[in-house]
Amino acid sequence: MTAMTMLPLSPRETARRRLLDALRREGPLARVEIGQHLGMSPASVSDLTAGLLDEGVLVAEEAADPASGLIRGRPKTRLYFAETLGSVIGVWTGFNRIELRLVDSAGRNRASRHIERPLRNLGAEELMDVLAGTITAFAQETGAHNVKAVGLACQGYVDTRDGIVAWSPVLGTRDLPLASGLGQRLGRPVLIENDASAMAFAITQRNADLRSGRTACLMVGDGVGLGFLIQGELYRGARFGGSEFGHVRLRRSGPQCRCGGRGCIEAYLADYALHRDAQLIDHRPAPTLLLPSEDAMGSIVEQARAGDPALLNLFQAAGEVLGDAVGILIQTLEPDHIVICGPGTRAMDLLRPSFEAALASQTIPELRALAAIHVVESSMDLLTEGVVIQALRELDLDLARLKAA
Amino acid sequence: MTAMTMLPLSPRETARRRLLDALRREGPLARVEIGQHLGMSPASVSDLTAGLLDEGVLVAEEAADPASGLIRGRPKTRLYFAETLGSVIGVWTGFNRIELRLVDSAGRNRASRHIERPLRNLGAEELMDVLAGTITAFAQETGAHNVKAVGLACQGYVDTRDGIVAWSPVLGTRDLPLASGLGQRLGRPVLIENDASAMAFAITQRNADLRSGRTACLMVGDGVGLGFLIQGELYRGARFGGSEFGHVRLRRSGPQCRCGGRGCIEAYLADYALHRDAQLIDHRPAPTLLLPSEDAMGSIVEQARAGDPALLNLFQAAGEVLGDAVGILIQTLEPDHIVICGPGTRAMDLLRPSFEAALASQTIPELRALAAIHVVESSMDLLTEGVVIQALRELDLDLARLKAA
DNA sequence: ATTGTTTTATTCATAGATCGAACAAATGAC
DNA sequence: GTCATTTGTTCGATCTATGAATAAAACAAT
Repeated sequence: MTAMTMLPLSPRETARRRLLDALRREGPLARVEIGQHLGMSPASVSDLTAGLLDEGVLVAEEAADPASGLIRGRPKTRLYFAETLGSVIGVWTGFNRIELRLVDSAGRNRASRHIERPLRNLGAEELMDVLAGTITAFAQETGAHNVKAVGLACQGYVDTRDGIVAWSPVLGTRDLPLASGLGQRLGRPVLIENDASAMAFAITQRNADLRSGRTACLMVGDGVGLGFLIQGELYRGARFGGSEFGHVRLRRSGPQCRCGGRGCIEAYLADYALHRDAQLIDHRPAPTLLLPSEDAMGSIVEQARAGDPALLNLFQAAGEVLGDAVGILIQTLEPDHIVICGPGTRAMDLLRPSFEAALASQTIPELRALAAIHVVESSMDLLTEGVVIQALRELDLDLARLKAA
Repeated sequence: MTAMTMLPLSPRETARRRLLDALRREGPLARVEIGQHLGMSPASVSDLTAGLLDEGVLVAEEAADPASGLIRGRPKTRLYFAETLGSVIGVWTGFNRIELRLVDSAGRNRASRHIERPLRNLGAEELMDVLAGTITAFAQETGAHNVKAVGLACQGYVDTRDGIVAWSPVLGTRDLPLASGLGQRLGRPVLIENDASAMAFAITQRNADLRSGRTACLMVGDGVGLGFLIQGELYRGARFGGSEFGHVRLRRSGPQCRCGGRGCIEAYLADYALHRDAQLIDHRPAPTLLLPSEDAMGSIVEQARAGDPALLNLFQAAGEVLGDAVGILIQTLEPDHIVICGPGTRAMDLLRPSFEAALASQTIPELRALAAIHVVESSMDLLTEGVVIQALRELDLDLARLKAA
């Protein structure tokens, strides 16, 4: 797995991928059930699964279904991922935090952890050393055996095919070949992805509705990012990155953003922005762009709910920006679904009045009605989940190609 | 052809469509050449063309190549569309103008015309009567024989699959079943499309580069619209429409827009907006939202070029809005290509300084560098050309299906 | 116990699409 | 007239997916 394979897949590879995706989403399935999920004939499913069982990717579940009393015919034999395929580590790097997660080959969580560590001022080599060290330590401490790949999600414009971070507000450097650099240090393949895209992917894996049509997932958290999916596939821009929607400038001379600009969507909505502006109200000392703790954010939200007028203003302005942002998405992309997700949804009650007013004031009602707006409360966990699933999918493909070669 | 077929195409249908598309774009081609264009084996091309020749869709060109002196082997026999297949009429309806074009089955222009006619205040039935009358008169006057279909492009959110104008700033009504209504009156199938999408399609048909990757075509003319293509295929939003990017609100309390809102991109850049604001400068009587003539626009541009400060301010503000708009597109979609097209490009020299400054001030340089910006000077002609090609493509499919049934 | 019913899974022959290779066709070069 | 060269067709092989027949594995009924 060198970064992500973007080659067009053969029909067989497409079918295999769809089958394994269905198993990861739904858990163990019998062959008939797979056929129903994928709209595929039993004959084709048998053919595909025979290959996968042969290669050791899948195993048949033990019968062990004594309570099946009332079912008549031949019992189902469910298929699932073999335990022996090894594990995958998913990582998220933020401005000053690293989240880690270890999963087995089926994507089931085995361990997770997060550590605080400022990364912004590290050089390229130093940064990759720190990341590699952190990942290796995590693997040892959790007793991870047979780690087959590492998936890493981070902010910025990530060339997922070539494994290069073209630009990031989090890292100081540009055009950083992060996948190969980390891959060398860890001795295993590394896949990198934009963090909002990773979360969007995880969310759409959990909800079948969101995998049909066009779904725009606006992630509000450490930063603001957009993951956009068409028919369940992540949209990729030039150089195979996602979107930097969070750095669209909405106000000509708004607050400072991590990207160096002013008035970006993120500069109003991100945790660091709300925390900084809350500090400014209290005339606290040095406001920073660091990601505040969940506790700190929680207390700001509590104070606002309790009626603090200055904080309410802050959330009111943020909600307005969120409404403007969603309005732009609706008028530009006319998605079937808009998902507002990420830790920032914790304050959705505070954002909602001004959000809805701003949205209504600038979108054409007939068009606004076409997009269903979902609020999905989700924590940073979903970031590592998303990138881990993607790494597993790449491993699936590699296994098949290994076999073919 | 009931509106547009959005059903997934069979492999055969996809191959046929690609073949016929290549012929329309490139003109008559020999079978080997088709194979090279499509990356297809000679055997497959022979197979496909045999069917198309049999059905009478294609005919072989007369040899008649006496000047071929220096070529060695068996001469090519070029294939092209049969003349007997009939013709197609393409229509564009603006705020107060109708453009018409008659083409043969290969898409070659046979006649074109435009008439001034305010459409805004007509009821649904009246509007369709006027359009049907205009089209019928045009067909008669040009001696159009065997008109197989009509393609119509208009502003607004057009459900291309079902043939419904969900919303339009030009028409008074909403959810207008324009394709079926016109189809009944004309006794022929009618395909409708958003006008910016139609122009984007026409432009990408002419330039192979723009058909790979993601291309955002911003059309500036009677209004402002966006046609967005991914790998040469038009992006479709919910309900199979395109984008209403022109009605993204950029300034909170900007000038009045045709959509009823304020500060939309269109309200600064569209011909009607520039013309209105120019009239306001001169304290002329009633400023209107009508589309001015090309002469009127030309004289405004000339006065500005001559140094009229108030007009220069107008174009400076418009250029800034254009820069903001392109900036949003870059940060949101990271397209490989951005095309600025439409009659509005006539003033590109006046717009460019503030356009580039605004673009630079709000986009991340590394990301801005990923998108190639093209200015394509194009008139309203390309609108009807785009929709006519689409109608012809639908007819191609219908022919095949007719044969299959 | 035996037979039938029901559901699951496999096998096999078939169909559609594409392609490589061999072959046929049409011309200029010599 | 023969050869070289390029175009176009035919044929068999491969790959993919499917319907139909068949086998397998259970429960139900007698």
